[in-house]
Amino acid sequence: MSVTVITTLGRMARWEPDAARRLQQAALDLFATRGYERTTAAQIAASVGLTERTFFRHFSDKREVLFFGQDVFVQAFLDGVDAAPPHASPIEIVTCALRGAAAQFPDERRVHSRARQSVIEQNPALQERESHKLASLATALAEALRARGVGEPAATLAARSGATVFEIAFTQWIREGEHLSLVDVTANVLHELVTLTAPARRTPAGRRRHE
Amino acid sequence: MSVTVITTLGRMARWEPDAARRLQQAALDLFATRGYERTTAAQIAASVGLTERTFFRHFSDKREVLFFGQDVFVQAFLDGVDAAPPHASPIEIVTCALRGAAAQFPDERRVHSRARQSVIEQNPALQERESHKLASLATALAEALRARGVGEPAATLAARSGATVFEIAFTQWIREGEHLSLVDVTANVLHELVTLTAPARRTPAGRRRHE
DNA sequence: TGAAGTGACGTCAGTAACTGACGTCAGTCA
DNA sequence: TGACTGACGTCAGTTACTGACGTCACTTCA
Repeated sequence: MSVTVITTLGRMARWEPDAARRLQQAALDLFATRGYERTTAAQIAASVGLTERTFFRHFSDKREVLFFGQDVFVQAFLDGVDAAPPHASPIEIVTCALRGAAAQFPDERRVHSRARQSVIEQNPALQERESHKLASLATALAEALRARGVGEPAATLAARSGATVFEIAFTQWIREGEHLSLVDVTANVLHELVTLTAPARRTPAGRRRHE
Repeated sequence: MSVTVITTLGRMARWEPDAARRLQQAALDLFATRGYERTTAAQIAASVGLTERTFFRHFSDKREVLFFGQDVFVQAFLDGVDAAPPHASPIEIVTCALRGAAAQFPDERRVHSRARQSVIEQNPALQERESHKLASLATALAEALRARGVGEPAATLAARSGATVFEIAFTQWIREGEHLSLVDVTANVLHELVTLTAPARRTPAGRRRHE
């Protein structure tokens, strides 16, 4: 079967373009309405006029359709590392990376991010994939730190801490009623981490702060 | 089909006992020799005289067979939290938790842990499961901290940091030639984390320490 | 201009990871 | 003794994938 499409320029194209993005959008919609497990890859594909086989040509996994395009976000992290000043300490480098990554999420993306996260939260298989993506991000970050001369285990430690801070900040940023930008939330959480691990002075850091 | 078994007491039993553990051992062996993807659940089951269906009665997943029994390890973490003194700070509580968990791995377990980890490292699907287990551990830890009055995001931050420290320490403990106990390695990595996030004094902490 | 790619898709057949329904039978307990 | 239970087997079915191969609009280059 072939589908002939008239593009905006009036020229003929054999296939409607942007298949991956269309599949992704359809998947998110279907997952949100019918649930992740109750929607098959074939259904997603059919809903945008494609076949199951084509779905799996674009995504290695059924789950992966929800994580399409994360590379640019990881790259923002890495670019942030490169943007850090030459003699910056590991935390300073991570601070730069976090700023770069957080900037990728302007407030307009909140609604979409919230919808996506809500789907993920409702399915263990998707949570698993997300955990792994976060771990991969930390691994990439650690390598970038090592490339800048940071030793082990400092590099891995700093990288994972950065990923953790981002995750917590993101969760908070998505919350209904949150008004701060992701960049600001991230900075706050990072500061919280520093005070948390700082040797105790007089206040028992982090205890009962929100009660 | 039924298999009659003569136990050590000489009495008849319908099934050979300890099916889950036998399946687990067989799975580890087969994964190590033939590879994870090239061994089916049916093969594992057949190798200990059971059927595929029974395999999936014991393990929700093919992957899960490698993570059987982790609950006692998570519990050791939680017990460590309970064992912490009443007014301990979040990091102090986490320190106790780490000690409790690390104590679960005496040096005799090194060889087995190494073999298991080697299988996991060779397969993305297993790595994914491991990432998720670590994340779940952190979630459980965070809840235990919250139950002790630690607020957010301090609880989540401390919990994830603890999980990260454990992971790094475990990786190092497993390495060929490592002679320290897991308890000691864990303490070292935790100390490294504290110095890493400490505001810089004169030495840029963590840089070029291992070169 | 036309012949030889190329890329994005469809079709078909197959494997393996699960799942539900149901049957079996030694051991247990009333 | 008889009802019940728990751990297993059997069978049939669904869905997530994978490999092989065919199709055809579009591109490239002689």
